[in-house]
Parts: sequence; structure tokens; C-alpha cells
Amino acid sequence: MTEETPLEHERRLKVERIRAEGREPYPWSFVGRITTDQVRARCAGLHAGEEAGDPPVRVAGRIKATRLHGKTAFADLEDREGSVQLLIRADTLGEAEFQSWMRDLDPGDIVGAEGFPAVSKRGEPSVHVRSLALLAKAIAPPPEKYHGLQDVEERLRRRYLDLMSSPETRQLFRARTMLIREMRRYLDAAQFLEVETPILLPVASGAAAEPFVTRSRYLDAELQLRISLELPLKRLLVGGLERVYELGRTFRNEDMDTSHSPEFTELEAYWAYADYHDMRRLIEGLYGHLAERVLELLPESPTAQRGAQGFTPPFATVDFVDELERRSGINDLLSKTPGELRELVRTIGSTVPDRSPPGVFLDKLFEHYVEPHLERLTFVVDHPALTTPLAKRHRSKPGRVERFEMFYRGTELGNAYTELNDPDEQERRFREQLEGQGGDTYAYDADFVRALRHGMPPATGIGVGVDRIIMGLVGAESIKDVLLFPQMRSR
RNA sequence: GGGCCCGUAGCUCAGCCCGGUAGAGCAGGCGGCUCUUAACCGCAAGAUCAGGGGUUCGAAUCCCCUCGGGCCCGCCA
Repeated sequence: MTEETPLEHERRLKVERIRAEGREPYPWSFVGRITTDQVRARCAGLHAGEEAGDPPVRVAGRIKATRLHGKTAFADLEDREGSVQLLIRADTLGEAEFQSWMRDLDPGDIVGAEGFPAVSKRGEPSVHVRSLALLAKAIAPPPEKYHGLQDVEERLRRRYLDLMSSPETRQLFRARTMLIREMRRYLDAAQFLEVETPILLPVASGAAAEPFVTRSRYLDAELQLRISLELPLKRLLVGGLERVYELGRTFRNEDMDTSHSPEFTELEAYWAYADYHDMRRLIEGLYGHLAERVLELLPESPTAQRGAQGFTPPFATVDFVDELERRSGINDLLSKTPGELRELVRTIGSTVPDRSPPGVFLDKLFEHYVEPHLERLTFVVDHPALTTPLAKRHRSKPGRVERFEMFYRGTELGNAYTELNDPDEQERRFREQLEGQGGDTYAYDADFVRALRHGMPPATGIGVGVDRIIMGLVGAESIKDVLLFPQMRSR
């Protein structure tokens, strides 16, 4: 129990007073309300000082500010659609009730009001209140009415305060939801089936990452939280579902920074009888679509304008090996031995466990020489086979796989390939991963190999970091800015 | 893990450099005002200065440690 501040004490006294007057400070409902934008619409035809007649309107929301002016008072009431002014007069409400309300009403209180649409003498759309109802008394005060909540830490830890004081924050999270809904609609329209696969697994696989570990009492066994959606979804292709996607939370037990959250939302889609060229067309269509939507959702945000531009096709394309060789000045990368690659990684000051799978060295070099330069949205294509154990070998470039990764402003947004469906090849690649012992590897999934033996149609698949897509579209600088309740150290 | 920056009243900030015992605005209290909109005017109140230790006659201020946050780097896809 936290200690009561003097301010909270005053407000508790008000609650007691309200109860003593026989009123309920936390009633059950307020029926028949319309939203503040509808009230404003009702005020549209009125001149300053004019008031509409019957029927009265009912509005409900949070009190943002009060301006007491003797026997007239004004209060700004905010709901999900905006705000409207309440015009409260002693002669309309009754002297005693007016005095009682003026004594007990505070910013932050949730109230319902009934009255007539009116425009004040100064031209402000208002509700001329004939009765007021307290719907929830606020004991603790809202953030400062003009500056809002500025402290970054408080905004993240106590998102409710950020939301109640910042229309921009509310708009941003509304936009996030609408954009994710748009992703679903786009894939649904393309005949993809949304599915749900397990979050708790005996062994998390499908990516190289440290999993969170938990325990099942019933099974008396350790379980891991998924680190990717890939392998269950491909099993569904084996089962004949042909076009599937999942949009859900994925977990990686690693550090947090401006582009990594330990739990993040991932979208993965798998498409039978199509290859990575088809997937690229699909994803470009989706991005173009999202770019249009974000402009409608956040028309006043300059960062969203920039985001929309960034996500509008056409996009740049670079070949993984060509670009790495060009940027680094290193030739014949694919003919280097693992030892030589390790030395090259050392020269750039990156410390990777010596016995990592050799693909890790190539990734490191790419991260160092190329990624920081990928400002505009860029497709990086045809990676070395060593880096990618779940993709199919390239049909014409030896030593490569059919893969593309997307980068925007220096961070990876997503990753797609023509899927490997040869069960024996898959088994071999898993084993190669196991030979590298330092660092993370793709966990061997024997049942997945067994599934492939039953025949998976040729297919393409993609995984994208949804939070990062949202960041890019709205122009957020940190992943925490697009997560309602980001992970924080407890204090 | 390393570097830099930040933490003062419920909220927004000043004071820190150059040590002298904390100052304002909002919100809240009391009083005034029948058209205000960051309403206004007057009065009074509100602070273990993130926590701990040190230096000093004296620490919000200087030094060290710890906690929390931000940014950069490293690590990690």
C-alpha cells in the first residue's frame, strides 16, 4: 500500500462527502450517451450564444480541466472521439447542486452529463448541462494538463497516464491496431488461412536464439517459449493447408534495445506452389497498402509521412555477396575457409565464438559492412547457403540460397525464402548447425524432418517483425514506443 | 559488459559549474468572480532533492557505491 499524498487525502474526503449526500461515487452505468464528436456536429448550425432545444444529449468522459467563474463554470470533457466543453450554470443546475459540484469535481474525474447542445458566447461548442452524474471519482490526479507526462520512464511504466494525457499516444496505438488488422485483411484476401500454433514447446526451434524456459507441472518437463513460428507452419503445408499465416507473440531471451524486445509480434506466412519471387510481389503489395493506410490513420504526423514514403514501392535490391564484397573490398568470399572468415571477422573487432557455424561469420561481416548503410527500404537477396539452414539452394547461383531479407533504416524487418523441402537435405543442414558449438544454433527438430519425409509441396515463406514494421510506418525511434507495456526492470 | 547523460512536490520545471540549509507553474485547500478555454485575482499549504556512504563547520550542489531510465557501443538475429 502506497502512502496517501495530501492531495489524495483531500479527494478521499470528497468521496466521503459525496456518499454522505447519498450519491454513489462509483455507479454502474450511464446509458444513452453519444460521443463528443456527435455533440460537436449538433452544435455546427448554431451561432455564438445560441442553444439547441430538445432532445437533450448525454455525454460521458474524463474531465480534463475546469474553469470556475463564479456562478458559471466550464469543464472540458474528453472521450475516445475528442472533447467538448460543458457549460455549467448555477441557475440551470440549482444553486445547492452547483456549489456541491464545484466543491467536489476535479480534473481526472469520469462524469456523465445531460444537457442541450449550445455554442458559448466565445464560440466554443458546448453542452449546456442540466444534470451531472459522477461515474468514477479520481483519487489520484492526472498528469499536468498542459505539458502532460514528459518523463519517458513514467510514460512506459504507466502507459495509462501517457494515454490519458496524450492524444498522440492514443492515436499511435490505434494506428498500430488498425495496421495489424490491415495485414490480416490483406492475407485473408489472398486466401491465406490464419492459424494458431503452440507457444510452449519441448524445444524452441526455427531460428538461432536463446529461448525462455519454463516448466509444466503436469508433464513434469521443461518447456521453452517459441522463438519463431516457422516449423509448425511448414508442417501445416505438409498437411495440405497450402496457404497459412500466424500473427502472434514470439519470445527471445536476449537483450533489449531500441529494435529488440524480449517479446515481440511476428508475422509468418507460408505459401505452397509459390517461390520467393512470388513472395516478394506479395509483400511489396502489402507494404504499399500499409503505406497508404498509415497516411489516412496519422495524417498529421510528419514521421508517418516519412514512413509512408519509405514503404511505398519500388524498393532497392542488392545481392548479399556482391554488396558485401563491394562494401568490404574482400573478393571471392564464398571460397574462403571457415578459418579465413573467422580472421576477417576478427579484423572488424567483432567477437564471435570461434566454433560458431561458419555462416555466422558471413552474417557478422554483412552486419558490419552493409547493414548500417541500408537506410531506404532494401531487399537483400540470395544469401550464402551457410547462413541459412532452412532455405532451398538457389536454382542458378552455386553456394547460395533463394532468400531475401528486408532492411529499413539499418535494421532488419523481415526474411523470406524458397523453402527447403528435401527431407534428407534438411537433416544434413540441421546436423551442420550442431557441429558449430559456440553460440546459438538452430535446434534439431526430428519430427519436422519426419514431416518433410511425407512430402511438403514447393513453397515460399516469410517472417516479419511486426513491431518494426509499425515503427517504420509511424516513424518511431524505439520499439518501446510501439509496445503498450514494454518490458521494464522492476524497481 | 563498457562509455556518456538523466532522476528535485502528484505532474511540468528552476536551483547544481561557483557548497551557506529548496523556488515557481499546474493540480489540490480557503476566499472572490454568471461566457471561460494553459481562464483570472488574493491567501495559506505541499519536498526522506532516487537510495546509501564519504569530504566539509555546512552538501540538492563536490567524490564513491547502489537502484531505475535514456542514448551510443559490444553481445544477441
